Amino acid sequence: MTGPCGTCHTLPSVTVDRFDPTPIYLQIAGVLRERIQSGQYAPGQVLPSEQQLQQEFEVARATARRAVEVLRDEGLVVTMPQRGSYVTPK
Amino acid sequence: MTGPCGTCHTLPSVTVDRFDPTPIYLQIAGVLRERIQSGQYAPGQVLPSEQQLQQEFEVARATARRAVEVLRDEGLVVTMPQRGSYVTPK
DNA sequence: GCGAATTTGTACGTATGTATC
DNA sequence: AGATACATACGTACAAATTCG
Repeated sequence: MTGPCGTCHTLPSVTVDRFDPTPIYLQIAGVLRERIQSGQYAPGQVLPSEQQLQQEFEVARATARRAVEVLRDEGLVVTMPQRGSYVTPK
Repeated sequence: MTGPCGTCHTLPSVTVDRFDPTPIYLQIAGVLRERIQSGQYAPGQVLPSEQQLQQEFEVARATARRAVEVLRDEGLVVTMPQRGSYVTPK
């Protein structure tokens, strides 16, 4: 697993602040929401898998999963079992 | 912890069928939903705590919690942190 | 007012099942 | 057949707020 630069391997993610009282799953949901709204994750595109999110943000899978659940409840993504979560088309 | 009859102590719950492919949390949600609709749990009344549900149905707390989440999503109960989940008043 | 118990919220880890690729 | 990916379910631990003696 490489970092955002595609090269670094051991640096922890800077997108999650464990000293921030905001729940980690909400922090992650916020990051993903921004990526969707910025078009980095385009409509119809598949999101990173739970395992990939787990590795990128260095959290438990349940936490990554919880973040995606937030977006699902917001209608931003649609999850298809055994397929992945897709950005809801506009 | 006593069973439904208020006396028995060791008999396992018969309300959850672990051979039923239906997810356990949905089975429990179904039981609780019936109790609400039948008036056994009256509007405004507090539901059994997650720990009590855990013991009654002999499941993990996360599973009991998941069942209550279903009812919350349905609007049947309202959960107040550190207080409990209450049957939504009509 | 204080401390203990209770209760929900969050987060971690592990295991298994099932469908998809 | 194997790897991938989500769903379910178990367990543990700690935090924060409320309740109660």
